[in-house]
Amino acid sequence: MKRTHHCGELRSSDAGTRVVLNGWVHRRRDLGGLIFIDLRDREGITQLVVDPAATAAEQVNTAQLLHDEWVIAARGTVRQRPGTMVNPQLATGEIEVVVEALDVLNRAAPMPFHLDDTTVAEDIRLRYRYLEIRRSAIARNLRLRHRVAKLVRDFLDALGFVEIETPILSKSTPEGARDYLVPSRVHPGAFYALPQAPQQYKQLLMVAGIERYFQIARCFRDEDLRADRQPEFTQVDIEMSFVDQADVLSVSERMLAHIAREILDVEVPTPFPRLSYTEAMNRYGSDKPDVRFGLELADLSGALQKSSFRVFRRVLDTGGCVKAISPQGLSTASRRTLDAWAGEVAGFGAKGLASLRVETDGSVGGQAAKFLSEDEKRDILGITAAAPGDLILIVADTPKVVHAALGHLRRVIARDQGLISPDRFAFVWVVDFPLLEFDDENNRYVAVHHPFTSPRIEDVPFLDSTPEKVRAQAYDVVLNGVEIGGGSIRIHDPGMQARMFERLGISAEESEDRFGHLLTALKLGAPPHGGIALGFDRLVMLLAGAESIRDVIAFPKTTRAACLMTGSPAPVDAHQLEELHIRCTTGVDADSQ
RNA sequence: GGGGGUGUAGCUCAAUUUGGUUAGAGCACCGGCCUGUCACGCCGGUGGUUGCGGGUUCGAGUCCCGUCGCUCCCGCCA
Repeated sequence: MKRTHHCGELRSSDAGTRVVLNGWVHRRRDLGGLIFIDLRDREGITQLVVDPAATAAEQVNTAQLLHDEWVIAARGTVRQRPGTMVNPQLATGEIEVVVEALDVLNRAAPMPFHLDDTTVAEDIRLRYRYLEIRRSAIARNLRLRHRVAKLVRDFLDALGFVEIETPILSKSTPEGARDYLVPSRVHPGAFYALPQAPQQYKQLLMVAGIERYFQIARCFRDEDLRADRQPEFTQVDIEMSFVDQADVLSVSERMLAHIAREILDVEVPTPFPRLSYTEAMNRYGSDKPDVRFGLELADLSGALQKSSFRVFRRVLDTGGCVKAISPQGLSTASRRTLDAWAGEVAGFGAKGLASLRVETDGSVGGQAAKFLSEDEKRDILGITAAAPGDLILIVADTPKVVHAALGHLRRVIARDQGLISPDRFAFVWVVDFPLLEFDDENNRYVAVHHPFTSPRIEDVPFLDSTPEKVRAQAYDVVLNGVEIGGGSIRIHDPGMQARMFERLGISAEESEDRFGHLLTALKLGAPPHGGIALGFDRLVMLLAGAESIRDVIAFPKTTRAACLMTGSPAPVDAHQLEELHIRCTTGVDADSQ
């Protein structure tokens, strides 16, 4: 029985048509004589009626055997339902199919969990991921993901971009995230690395004269997971020749606005707002600010420079800062709420959360008021622009801790107070990132973005004297407080690239060993170039309104980087290890060796 | 590596507060009844290593120690 229609498409205008439907038994209601079957396929649900008056006895017997999720084919005639029996909950609710023949294509054992129950423990759903996809929002997300991928391809194709695949078996580089390694059988003791990004390949494609490249590329990073981080994830990787930063930003934001328009029917104005890294940190305490709401940070350091409050004074005397956010109308927040917020900031290293209340008469009360002079209180009111009824929450610490703590707290309060309208999509560019930062642990400078990022030309003179002041031609695109992409204009001058490696403390020998192919290529006619990589999973997650990128990935891994469905990773035969010249020192294999 | 949440029947939960009879309910499953249901209904039944290991106790799902899974966050993620 070949299917003629999907389960979501029949309407009363189809009454009288003979149809064949295929699908899964969504639900069976056996009334003794009459049997109703909700038949489901990926497009919808249609009610079948097995009526002894219209259906052969043998087929009725078959219908009595059916259980949830059996796979069947049914032939019958579409019939308009009598008025009182129309089901307005169902797109096909005005009709039903009177069954004349029924084939069981496959039986199904009882389901291990209720497929419609969204509260089922995640490990059980992951073990039977195909069942979760069958009925949950995941299938809808995967189809959305497909549409976004197609929009990306069509958009970039129209602009002359060429989609090119780059190797998955790649080479380990010393900078960046921990690599996934693949042992080589034919080169004992040597390893491939899975790419953290196709970074070097795409630069080499620019040297190759491709000019406009893109790839929907799988990337691998062996770091600990989060709701928005998987060990393998997908980037929309883009690189262009003969461009400057403005060109890359323009192509990127036009593509993102196009996607928002097509997927969400939302018109996002371009160009997106630009914020410098410094401004983002100062105003939002984050390099990926959620700009859907205010609650910006106010700097109280100047006003409290001479404060007699020892907590603030000590921080300011040792190079720290004191900043505040002032949520409106929360002056009556309970002690319990304040404690909960103090707990939130404690996770970022803040030792406390001081609070002030602006009373209805404009006076300043609250837990920290007694430590402050009248002048200081007046200055704080001026800087924060807090009004009667507002609350002022203050953190004093190193800038890093203050920004992290208040940056987090403003998001928590905005979410709890409903300050975020769910249908807003606020894109923002963060630009002028520092090129380098000092790594205390290794006692050297490391690249904030990556070692191929070009400094701003006017800052190059400071590369040796004050490296942390050099700004990069690097940019991140942020959507609703989630970093969805980043890129840079690359170094195309071999001398500058060598100087960067030197600045990063990578010796000439090591840079030749690790990046020799790139340095050589830069000497052989490399055009100026730059690009961007968009986090495809995160983008689709936000478009889908999902809370984790697991919800937009067909077969995701757990926070321990395991696949509960297939059981990967798993031990392998001693024979396989031997071929690969590998011996395990710990773990499940070690004992047998 | 660190902190939080969580784990009782195939699934979702109750019993844990204050240790005390045979660990209950709904759904699923099995058997029976039912011709207009759409979460169909009604009657009956099966089903438990309370994640795992150890300890305290006359007695542990409940208290203690360890450990494992899932999850959220910090570190980490050029």
